[in-house]
Amino acid sequence: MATIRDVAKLAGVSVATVSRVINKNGYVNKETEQAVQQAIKMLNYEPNKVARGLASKKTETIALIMPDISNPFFSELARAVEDVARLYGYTVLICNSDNDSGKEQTYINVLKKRYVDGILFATHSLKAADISAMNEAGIPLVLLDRAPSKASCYVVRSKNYEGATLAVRHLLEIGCKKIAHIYGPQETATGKERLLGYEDSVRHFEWFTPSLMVPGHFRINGGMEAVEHLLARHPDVDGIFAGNDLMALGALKKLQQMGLSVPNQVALCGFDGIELTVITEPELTTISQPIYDMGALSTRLLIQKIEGVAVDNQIYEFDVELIARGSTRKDMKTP
Amino acid sequence: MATIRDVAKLAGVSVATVSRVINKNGYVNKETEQAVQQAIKMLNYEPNKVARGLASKKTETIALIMPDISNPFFSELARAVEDVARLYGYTVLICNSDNDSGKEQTYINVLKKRYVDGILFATHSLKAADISAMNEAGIPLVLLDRAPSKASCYVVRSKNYEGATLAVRHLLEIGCKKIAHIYGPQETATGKERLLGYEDSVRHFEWFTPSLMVPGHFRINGGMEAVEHLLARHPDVDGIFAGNDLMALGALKKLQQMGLSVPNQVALCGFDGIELTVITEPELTTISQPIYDMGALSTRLLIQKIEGVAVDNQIYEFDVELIARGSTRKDMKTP
DNA sequence: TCATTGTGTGTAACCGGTTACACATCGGAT
DNA sequence: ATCCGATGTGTAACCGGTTACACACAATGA
Repeated sequence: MATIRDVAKLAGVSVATVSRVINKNGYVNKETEQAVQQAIKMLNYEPNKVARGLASKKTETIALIMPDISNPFFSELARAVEDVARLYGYTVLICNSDNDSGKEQTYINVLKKRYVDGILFATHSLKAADISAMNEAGIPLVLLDRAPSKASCYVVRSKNYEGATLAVRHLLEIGCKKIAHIYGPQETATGKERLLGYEDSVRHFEWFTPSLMVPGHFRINGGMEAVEHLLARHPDVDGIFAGNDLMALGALKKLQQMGLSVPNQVALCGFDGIELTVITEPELTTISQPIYDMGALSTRLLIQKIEGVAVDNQIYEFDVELIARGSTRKDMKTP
Repeated sequence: MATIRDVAKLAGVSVATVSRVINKNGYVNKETEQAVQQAIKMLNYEPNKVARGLASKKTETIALIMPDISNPFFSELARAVEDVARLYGYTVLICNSDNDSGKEQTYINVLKKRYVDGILFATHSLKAADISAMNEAGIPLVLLDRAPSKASCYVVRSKNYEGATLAVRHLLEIGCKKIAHIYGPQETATGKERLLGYEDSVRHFEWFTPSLMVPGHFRINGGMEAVEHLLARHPDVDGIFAGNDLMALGALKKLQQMGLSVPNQVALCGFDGIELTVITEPELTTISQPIYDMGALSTRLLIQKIEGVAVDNQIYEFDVELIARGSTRKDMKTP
């Protein structure tokens, strides 16, 4: 591979001039530029990213730290992140934290040593102190799905609370008389806000009781177990709002296994809008967040921050949308 | 951040000695080593990966090129890759090729400029010529799921042909009288071998006819459409072998929408063993490949090749396994 | 006419590591 | 006594870029 010095020699100029041509900064005579471009073509020269990284401390690399790429939510997100990153010439490193803050710290450490330009956090174990630390270290940060008290970095999220109220309202509208909630980890903003949204929407009903809220850990299995506990205690539940789609999928499956008809005996609504919600029969009603758009926007924000482009807002909040499908579409013919 | 020169100064030695201590190569006096270690602790020194990359042309980074990370098969694979890579101190770059060889070439180009140590290919648009080119460029390669004629690189795959015969035999055993196949892209080894396995297993039956084989493009929608065409033409099909799980999920859904009972009217078997096969009701029978293990082994092989460890075999072929579940478990009570 | 500013280019230091090579010391074999 | 290999360490070049700074020259304005 040709180096910048080869190009300089061939073009009969200094490496500084070549560098100026490549980076389009500083003064370069039109004709000199032509000559350099010629030489570049001739030698098929392309700047070495590693050398550039060392010299400039910019590697055009961003990292995506998330709990687990094999979770469909995060793989959809990752896809968006990579698409946008590629568009801007950036490369994406993936990091699975399993929500383990130890792993996360290890990653951050490694990423620093690699001069990663910025980090996208889609995980909740990051402490406010960590954020300040990263700020001081000068590493741009974008958080997904959580807003630290002092937003010293960009945050991209969606309206979890409102989404939860939407879900409950929808279940009420289709005639549910007793609605339960399967909630996610309360360490996460998403889990917490959706639970709160549910609670605030139903606490005034006389049928409401705290045991209608059961944990499901944002996982398929969690959803299945939750349904089991729930129906043992409240056989008359006729509507379930699950805090995410994976739990809803688990719930659906368990309900079907128990011989209960969804939606006629129990209606079901999830949250997130992952693609898999359409593979079940009935399809899953869900409160959809624009996952791809969220990933894309986060990446765009991160890159703008990296490249020093001023961005006014700090928090971007996406609207959520009820997508009513089979799991809440009561069939009037066979009640 | 401290540099190697800071450490050298503090320890009262030269940078070469510090480097020797860090890399454990060359002769270093025990006491000198102690002193250097002390200094390293004191300064909290950690070698800069970028500088090291430039000097040694080794970046401890591998890339995973695949069609689409948001496909569950690949996200499970990616998880395995990252797990193993982390274990060995490597970092993983993700690249979505969408099976577009242009994109792939662009990636390869960028990856070279970044001194990526090795590439894991889980995509089929790579030509034999490309492989030779990479070999000449000295970039270790591991291919997933395809064996080029001249295996000038490691290949990790599973027994697709055998798996297909397994699937057909199973469907026959549970009593299917007319079995169709939804096949994947014939540019892929997986798609081709599974189709061949099916064909060889059924061609001698008098009910067999080529129109029992319909394309599904390895996608959910493809599976749905395939079922539609299939049943329009062959209403008497009572068993379907889908070339991958996504198509099987699509098929299952379409069958249920059409009011057909799975497995009683039509039995269904997929291929891959992705986790999502358990979320449906009935659960999907599938020919399972050890996706995680395949990703893990590929990564281990790649790293061994990068680090110059001799590995004898060139092709690693995994066994597949029939996982019989609800979609082929005929219920005798309600025929 | 002279200072000033804008344009154009080269030299060399620097980023933070690795490593070839030179050199010194020491114990053991001949 | 001499030679040799093993051990131990430092100097400086090198990886391939970026960029501060110096310098040259032309045009401009006072």
